[in-house]
Amino acid sequence: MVLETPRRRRTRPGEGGLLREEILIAAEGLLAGAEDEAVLTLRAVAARTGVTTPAVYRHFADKDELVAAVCMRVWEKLGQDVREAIDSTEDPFQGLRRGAGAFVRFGLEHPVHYRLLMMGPPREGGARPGQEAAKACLKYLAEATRPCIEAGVLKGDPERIALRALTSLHGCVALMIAHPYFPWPEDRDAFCDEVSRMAGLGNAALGEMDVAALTATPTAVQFAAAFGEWSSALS
Amino acid sequence: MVLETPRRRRTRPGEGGLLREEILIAAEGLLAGAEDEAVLTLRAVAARTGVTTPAVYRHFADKDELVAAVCMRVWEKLGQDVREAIDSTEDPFQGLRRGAGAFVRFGLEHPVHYRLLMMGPPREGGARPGQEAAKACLKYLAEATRPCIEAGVLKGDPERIALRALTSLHGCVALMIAHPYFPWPEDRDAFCDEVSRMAGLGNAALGEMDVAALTATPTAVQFAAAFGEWSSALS
DNA sequence: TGTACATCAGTGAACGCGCGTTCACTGATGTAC
DNA sequence: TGTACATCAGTGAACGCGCGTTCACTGATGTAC
Repeated sequence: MVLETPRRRRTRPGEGGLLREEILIAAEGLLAGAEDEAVLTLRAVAARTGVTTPAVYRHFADKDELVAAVCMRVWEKLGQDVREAIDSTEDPFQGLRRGAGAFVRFGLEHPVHYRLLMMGPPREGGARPGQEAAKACLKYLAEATRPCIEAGVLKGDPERIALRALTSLHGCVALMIAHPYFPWPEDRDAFCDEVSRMAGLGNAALGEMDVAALTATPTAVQFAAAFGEWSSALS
Repeated sequence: MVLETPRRRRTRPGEGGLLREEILIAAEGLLAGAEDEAVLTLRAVAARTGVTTPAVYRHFADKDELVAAVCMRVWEKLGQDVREAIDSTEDPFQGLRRGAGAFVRFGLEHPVHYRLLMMGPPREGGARPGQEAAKACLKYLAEATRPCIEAGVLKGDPERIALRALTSLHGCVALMIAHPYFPWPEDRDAFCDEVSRMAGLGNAALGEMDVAALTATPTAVQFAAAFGEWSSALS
């Protein structure tokens, strides 16, 4: 007869980070299979790791620290996806569009991770876990707008342009996640892409872009000409 | 010596809805003063109403039913704000812009109410509380796009246009609420308005609007001309 | 090479907490006589 | 008009639950002799 729950082989000095890693992987796996980030409890994480609950405290000061570490990892993956998508093409406009697509895709494919990152209640302390990683993700998008600005299609502060776009993408993901039974179009992916394009075109229009500059870049010819103010008379 | 906590005067027959109303008001007040919708517990609501916890069960079957009732009320207020803003002008474009502004303002002024409505975890049962009221709110926006379509500035399905716009507005509110320490611009209101205009202009651009139609309506002259496809070559 | 020992990662049991929910009750109210 | 009674909105005490967290412990490991 074998021991039902054999005592875990003690981690050796130098392997200190091993269980920590296992715990984080368990936490992510837990989120992946859930519908609500409330499943992320110390007990559940410990059980999934194959360890007793207090063992987690050997590697994380408290629950907040564990959640923060999970967020960091997820943010980094999200940022990486976005960056790779942007870098997958030479064309700056296609790059932006692909980056936007990667962002939305990540959110829709990992809804509970996305909830944890983006939709939780504001933290008392101030900064949210992974705030820096979030800013890095925004920065990727901002950098990607730069060549579009140089081409004369977008105008203004890159970070502000990126933030306006990110805002739309987030809205698309967040609303779909939180309200799955809303009257969404059948073709969700096409709809998400429309939102990306809407943000891009709208951003261009906001900047009163130089139409003449359109012919200067290859795909920009296909890019919309958009300029002017929407009801600027409104006080 | 007076009784410290005098027994509540019993509600008379016919006044059955009185305490129910008081409970809902207490719940809303609770949310208004909080930072996290987690404050909405039966105990807290009962205490704020000046009643013991089990008394709530006389008026709501369980907590879910109470939360659903609260959501309904909040949705109706939000919808009313949006509708009034839209109806406050004859100009269809200004109407859309004002409606969008009202939506964002409601969210930023009632962040915890907004969280409860829009950002909670998906309900197991399927439909979220107040789903119908939410759809009504979307319908107001869709109706408001109709004259803009007739003017030839927007093109396509009104509901789809409205949904794309709502998506952006929601993203703006949701991201600001959940990430208050993000690098937001100083002029938040101006930024939100930019997002609204971005959505409007982008929607117009998506529809490959008829530029000639612009002169047909008064403020549409100021409305951006926007058309074409953004990198349609991308597979 | 063999033995005694110190280390400390992980264990097992327990804590206090706030939560939603229940249940027998109480006593002010409206009604029947 | 006065009295007995039935109703049922609200009370008070308690329940079981899962949570984060604590603490004394245990026993496999690496090390010193």
